[in-house]
Amino acid sequence: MKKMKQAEAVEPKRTRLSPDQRRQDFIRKATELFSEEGFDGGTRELARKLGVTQPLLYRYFPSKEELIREVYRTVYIDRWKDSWDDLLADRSRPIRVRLEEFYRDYTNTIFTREWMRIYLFSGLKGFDLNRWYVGMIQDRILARIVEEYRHEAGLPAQSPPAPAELELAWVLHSGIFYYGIRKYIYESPVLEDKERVIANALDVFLEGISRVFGTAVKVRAAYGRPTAGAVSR
Amino acid sequence: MKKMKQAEAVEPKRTRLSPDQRRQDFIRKATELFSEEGFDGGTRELARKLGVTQPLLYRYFPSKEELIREVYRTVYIDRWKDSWDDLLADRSRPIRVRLEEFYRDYTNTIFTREWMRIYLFSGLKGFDLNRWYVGMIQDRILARIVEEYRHEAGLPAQSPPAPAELELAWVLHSGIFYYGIRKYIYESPVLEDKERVIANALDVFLEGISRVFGTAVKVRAAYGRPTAGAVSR
DNA sequence: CTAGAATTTTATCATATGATAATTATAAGT
DNA sequence: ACTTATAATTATCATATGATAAAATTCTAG
Repeated sequence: MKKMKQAEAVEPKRTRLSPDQRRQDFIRKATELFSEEGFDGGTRELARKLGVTQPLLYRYFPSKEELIREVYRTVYIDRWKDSWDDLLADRSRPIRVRLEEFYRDYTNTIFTREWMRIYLFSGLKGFDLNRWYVGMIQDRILARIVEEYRHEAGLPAQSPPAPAELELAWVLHSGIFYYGIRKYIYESPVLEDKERVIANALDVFLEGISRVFGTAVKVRAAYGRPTAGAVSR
Repeated sequence: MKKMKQAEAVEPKRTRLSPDQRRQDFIRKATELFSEEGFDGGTRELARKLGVTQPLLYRYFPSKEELIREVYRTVYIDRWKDSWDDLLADRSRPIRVRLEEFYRDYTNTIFTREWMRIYLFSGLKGFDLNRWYVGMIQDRILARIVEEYRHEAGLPAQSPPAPAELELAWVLHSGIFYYGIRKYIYESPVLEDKERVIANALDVFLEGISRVFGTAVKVRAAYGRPTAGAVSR
């Protein structure tokens, strides 16, 4: 008796999916895997998570490297909202309100274990992606914040903003960002009321720069070049 | 003729070192290697850097895991300065001066590619070390900053500081810390004048909280527990 | 219902990894 | 100079990895 003819739902051994579907499944599960294990997560474990065999991966991606690239794309680029531009530039509302709404939405978007971990993993790998992302933040978020602040405070427009001003905006942004790292990477206890943390940070920042801007903040040095061999290894 | 008897300094094939010396060499080179490659850096490459063979490692460390622990110890614990306690608590000097000096020294200590990268690698590995370190920062640096600020501002002493106050100090601290990440991890261009960046951040922070402290900052929620399974995997 | 294209599997390779046992060479003590 | 303890080596194992080729199964068009 080789086979017990139990009245089981005869699930086919192979689940055959459309190339598009399968490809997306790979990317989705790879995102899960890589966010936990890093990019050294094995292709076999990935296949196991999908319920398929390992060589199948190579029908959809020429190499693991390519799969990683795709994971990047979906995690970063696809989650970036162009609407943030307009939100921050909407001068019909006070900047305080705009900033609060932006950071609420922004942190809701990126404060996940997946996003945070993959971001750091990729940063450590030295891929260009992080430099690109940092550039995006600086050009499309921080520069705009500085600009909008200057406008609301009645200061002369200055474009592009002075490096020292951008660095100040970085302090605010990083302060909020690192809250996510403490919570989702280190899993340290944090004050759970995120909105409150953001609100306080904004209060201090806006109150603070109103005293410092245009006076203490001088352009003391130009932006430097990348510190070492800039491109990935 | 098997050997050319050139008048070479006959360097012995094996360099025999004292156990202590060799052990320290392993740790030092491992720090270099792991900071670049992550903890998946191979034991063979490590041996190559030392000019010895790979199995030798296992005379000094029972496992690679143990070696990693030692690397942690030297990088973090050994670089922590107890003098920071006194520096921050020295009420004969204004807090602005103390903070500037502290952050100058602190960033000089940790703003290196090695320190920063190993810190993030270990954070992603989920080791307790980062939670421990974050606790150190909070208890011995940030709590003290809040305390000292309250004292200088003539506010009533409050011990321990309210969570929301600590979170505000975290924003400042993280803002400065992330400058290092941008520079040494992402290798993005930054405003090279670090002292200026710190000075501006402190100005904004101190000006800002003078408006916000004791009024807007209320204790709205208690510190939460770690978000997920807290211990390393 | 059958043929054929396409998806998925099985089998396998080459290489790299952490770790152990047995052997060899070095430096110190007498 | 000879012995001896031990630092360092060679040889090797078991396992895991990314990747490829060929065989097998599934779905669909006609």
